[in-house]
Amino acid sequence: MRHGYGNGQGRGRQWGRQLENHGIRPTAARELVFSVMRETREHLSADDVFQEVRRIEPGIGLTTVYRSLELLYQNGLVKKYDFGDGRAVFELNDKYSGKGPHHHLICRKCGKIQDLTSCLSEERSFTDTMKICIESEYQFAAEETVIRVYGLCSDCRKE
Amino acid sequence: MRHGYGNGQGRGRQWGRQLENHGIRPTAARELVFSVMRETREHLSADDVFQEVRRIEPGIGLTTVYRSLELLYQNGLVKKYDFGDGRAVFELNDKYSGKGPHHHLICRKCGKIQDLTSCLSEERSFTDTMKICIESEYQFAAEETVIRVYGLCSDCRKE
DNA sequence: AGTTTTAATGAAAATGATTTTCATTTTCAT
DNA sequence: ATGAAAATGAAAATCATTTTCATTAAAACT
Repeated sequence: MRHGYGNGQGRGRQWGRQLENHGIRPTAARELVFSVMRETREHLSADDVFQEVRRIEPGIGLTTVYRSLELLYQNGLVKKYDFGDGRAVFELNDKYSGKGPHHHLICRKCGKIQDLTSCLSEERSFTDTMKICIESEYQFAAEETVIRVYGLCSDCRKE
Repeated sequence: MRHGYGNGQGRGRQWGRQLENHGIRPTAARELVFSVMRETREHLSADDVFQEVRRIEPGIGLTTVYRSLELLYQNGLVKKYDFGDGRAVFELNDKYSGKGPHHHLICRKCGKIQDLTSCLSEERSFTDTMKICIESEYQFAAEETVIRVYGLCSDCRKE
């Protein structure tokens, strides 16, 4: 007898049982959402994830994708961004993606989002300095610094 | 004979004719929206502005407030932010507010947004360094750097 | 001041992302 | 295998924002 959507142990994609270690009840839908997040380097919207998920398991609903992404977000497995276009986008948290900490370059013309992975040493020392400054000036406990650089990407500045 | 909503030249609040210099057709509604933006130090949502506007001139609609804010934004008079709570907030552009350039501290618990106006020299030199780095590494023409620090505000960390 | 032209406005409807509701199904400990 | 608790899907609800369109106001010309 088969239950649910299968467990990813067959011939196809392996997506089973990554979530148990994170205190999240591992259901087929959640594992699949997490699997999709692990297999992309892009920033995906909830609907992007849904489209990919339904390709693999058509029975899963958009609502569940929303709920799964929110759960992964609350548990620190994915990051959630709003780059100002009216929808959230998600990416795997740095510590699971192998990308390392990074920030973003956003083209104001075409909207493309690039990862900013160079220039990290400057960024690191800046963040540390700021943290101390912010603590003493505002009694604010800084946890995360988000840096976004808006401008023109290499393609758009040519035109 | 009176036209429109009045011109703010009477006994009450003076809000007339600040916009002509900015290439914006100065209508009563726009002047009033701009006036509200100039008189607050807060970050206001479109609805916040609408509530304040209607207190002064009840005839003005929310749609017009949205349109006016967008126009002010497109013309660089106000800034528009999305701090991730599903709505845009606006504040007067630095050069009209007397605040000077600044960034934001956002409390992850209560959602309060504070201006980060100290620690500016570090921030300035960091931004400049990054700009050069980003130019050479990504051929990306950096125009504006947005820095947000998430954490716990002084009130919330007590509890 | 009166007329014309063009742009702005308000109300209501439309949109679109996200959330909620609720009846059904799945998971997990027993 | 069984039952309690949690997760799911479909549809409806929400909520910020945008669009539509008939009306009104502003600016340019008499």
